Amino acid sequence: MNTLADGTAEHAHTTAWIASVLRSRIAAGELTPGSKLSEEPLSAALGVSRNTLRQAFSTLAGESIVTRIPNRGVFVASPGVEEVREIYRVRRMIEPAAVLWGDVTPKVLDNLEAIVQQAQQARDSGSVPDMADANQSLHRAVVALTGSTSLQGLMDRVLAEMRLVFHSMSSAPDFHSHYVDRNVTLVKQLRAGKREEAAAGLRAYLDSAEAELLAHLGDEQDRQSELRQRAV
Amino acid sequence: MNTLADGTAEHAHTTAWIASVLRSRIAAGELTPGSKLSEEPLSAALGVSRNTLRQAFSTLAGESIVTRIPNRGVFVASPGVEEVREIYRVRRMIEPAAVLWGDVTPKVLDNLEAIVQQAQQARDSGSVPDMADANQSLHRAVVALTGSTSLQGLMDRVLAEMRLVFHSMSSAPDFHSHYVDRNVTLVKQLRAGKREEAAAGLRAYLDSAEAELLAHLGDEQDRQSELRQRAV
DNA sequence: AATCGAAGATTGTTCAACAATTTTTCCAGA
DNA sequence: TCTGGAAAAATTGTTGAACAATCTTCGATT
Repeated sequence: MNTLADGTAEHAHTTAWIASVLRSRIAAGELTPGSKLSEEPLSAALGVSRNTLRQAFSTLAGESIVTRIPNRGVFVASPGVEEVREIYRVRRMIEPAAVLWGDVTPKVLDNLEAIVQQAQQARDSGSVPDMADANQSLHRAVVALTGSTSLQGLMDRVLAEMRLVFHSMSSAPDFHSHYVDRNVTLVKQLRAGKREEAAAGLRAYLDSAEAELLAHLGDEQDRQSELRQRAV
Repeated sequence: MNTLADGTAEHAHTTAWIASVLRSRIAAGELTPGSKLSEEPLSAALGVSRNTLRQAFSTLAGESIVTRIPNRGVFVASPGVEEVREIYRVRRMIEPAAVLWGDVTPKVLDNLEAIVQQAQQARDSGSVPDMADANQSLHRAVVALTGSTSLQGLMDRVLAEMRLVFHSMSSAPDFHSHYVDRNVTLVKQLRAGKREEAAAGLRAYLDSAEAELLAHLGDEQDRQSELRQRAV
């Protein structure tokens, strides 16, 4: 995927294209949370004008992938405790709602089962990234039950922010392996038509996932402040 | 509200300022759905450069207040049948979810009761706009139960789009009066802690509101195509 | 009257410049 | 040596002009 130094590919909505380039670089962890995106160097590196880069920034800021501080520049968003809480506030509403009131068709159920199978395979082969991907796919698919593009978009934003959270953690322990089984039961419950149970279980899942993530984030911050201390 | 021909008020985040000006003009119905926002005249009228107006457009497009057609310009969004369906898909998920799982405090209940009282007053005095406002306030407050700024933001966008729908209708009959009582019972159920009932009732309310709105929208389109026919 | 093609207008993008603000540098004074 | 703070440098916010690409309009031709 050669993204820079191309120069060509003119006039195909440059601004959206630049936005997508930055988006994937951030998602890939190439641009780490908190790092500054200076206009002049970046525009030069990407081969676009400062002006269009700026417009791409607006797009990404709207997706809260990037935070803009007036007169100080834009930075890759680095979600903290409050952001994680907000993420789970959203998920704890829309995911169970999708389970309770979404349009559960046999086709969708097959899809969900395929995803949990992928997750199981990933766990068996010990690939944490694949497991994370499968997990995100599952929850994305759950929200898709709503049939709403807006809710899907909100969920996508939230999941992108989740990836940022993981990127900002130096040590990324295995959050996902012990949730695979829960996902399996979730799909089983859906298949059985037990929506209330599924929704309740999903809420419990989200609660514990949030708690675990927040705990680890606290440790992380402690470690960082420790380092800071040591640096003095 | 003198918005243009001011010239001063320099350097206070012009782009955001312009975006908010356009946003309120559209919300007020000054700029009607479907009307084109040409860059050169508008930038001249607002006293800003075409470039910053353009950036403001990006913001508003992100809020789907405005739709951007490549190489053809930006237009005030004019939501149709599909958009209304999407609006209610969203509302039918997040409002009942907020009722079921939101944080219902006595303070919030008082607030909700104050709002339904306003709605009743508006109905008694026959003020349809006030009733519409109170109705929107109520549903906004319901979503606030989630405590999530993202969901609140999504709801705000949705309600803004609702206003556009109403603005795009030549005849705006009284949608709201026969929903006031339903809102009253909703708050009563919340006060009584009967969340499941409240959520179910709310979903029924949203279903019928959507149906009614879609029916009227269909009539509207029929009328318009009739006019178009007559013009030929 | 319908079709095709050439002006004309509008949007998308870039460049260069300047004002406003932040950050850095550096020096005087304690 | 350390601190305070003013000057200098760097960066962001905004503007205006310019040009390519695309859409629109209008007229010429058949």
